[in-house]
Amino acid sequence: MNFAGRDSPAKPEFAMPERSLSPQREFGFLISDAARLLRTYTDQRAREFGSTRAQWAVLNRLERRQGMSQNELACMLDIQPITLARLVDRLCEDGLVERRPDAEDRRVKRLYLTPKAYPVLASLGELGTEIMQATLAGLDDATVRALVRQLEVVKDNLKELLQVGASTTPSDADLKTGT
Amino acid sequence: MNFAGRDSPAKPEFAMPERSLSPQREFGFLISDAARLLRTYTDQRAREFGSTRAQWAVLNRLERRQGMSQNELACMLDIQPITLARLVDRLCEDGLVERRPDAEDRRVKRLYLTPKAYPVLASLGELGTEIMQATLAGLDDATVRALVRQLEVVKDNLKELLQVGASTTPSDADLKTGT
DNA sequence: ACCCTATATTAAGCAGGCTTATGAATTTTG
DNA sequence: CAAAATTCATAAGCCTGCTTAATATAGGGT
Repeated sequence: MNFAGRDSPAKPEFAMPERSLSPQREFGFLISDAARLLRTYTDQRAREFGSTRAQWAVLNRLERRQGMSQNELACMLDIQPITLARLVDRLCEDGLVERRPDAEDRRVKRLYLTPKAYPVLASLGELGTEIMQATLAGLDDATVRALVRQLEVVKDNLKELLQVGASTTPSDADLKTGT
Repeated sequence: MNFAGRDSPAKPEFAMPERSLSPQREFGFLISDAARLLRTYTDQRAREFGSTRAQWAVLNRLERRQGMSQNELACMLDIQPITLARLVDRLCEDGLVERRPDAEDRRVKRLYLTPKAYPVLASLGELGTEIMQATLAGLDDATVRALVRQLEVVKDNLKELLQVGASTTPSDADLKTGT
């Protein structure tokens, strides 16, 4: 275990010990890989509609409820406001989304779909169904539902971890930037 | 589909109709979200070791087998060679990895860990165990193992889809390197 | 030998995630 | 009411993925 500091064996080409990770560690690498591949594939396919997976998620949310502030929507998508702002920049340029000022608070901008967005959403919806069917080939419905429940647990755990880390900012938070 | 142009009520804060997606579609969004949160959290935590999740994955592979070409390693990690090249750039700058020329083919560069890499790997290993335990809190061992099996199916499906789509790259270089 | 194709690496440039910081506006507090 | 704190949006800059294309080398066919 504590091979730290040892010099490298350098060339065990003959064999691959492949010390297997714990299932927990394995899950970490797997979920990252699977999500990245899904993103790449979805982006490839969505390009013919001039969209991407991330933009699609934004449109998807707006389809269900328009008029949210950028902050609200970012919260809902679990991304940072600045990340959403740049996505919305592009969606506005493409004429799919509109920023409107709030009547009561001049800081906030509320988001609305333009008519142009609806056909795009329809196309992306079909594409999504097709992609996910191919992605989940070999897993029956009950399995997928169980998967969804378990991933929700994972996501909630992670949101918790990130929130705790953000608020407490333990002692050595600024040992890099000096400030 | 022609509800375009209708104005939104703008503030139905009381309720969220939330027309539910199919479990398949839901899985798509969930796995992306969970993986992104995991990456963000891992990057946050790994920063104190001056590393990131992606760099860590590279070191991890090299720990098991040094002397691979960049191409081989990229294949193994399921990323594009250029993506790996830039990761390796930074790892070399940090003095954790070394590029050595191949004796027989002057195009290829083979990758080796430096002694400095081993303590970092040890620290990251502990961190990984801690993070994944927190991430998977509430899911028992059998469930995690099942998850791993199912995610492997998903990953294989996606690799297939991406390979088929890449018409110009039929390179089925089968490195039988194990994992 | 020579050309032609294939392969390994890298460059250029975009997307989307983050952190950190800033300007404007609102809200809270003294 | 004025000053301070908070909040919304966004700018700047980094990392990691991708695509597309450039470069250098290897190798085969004639």
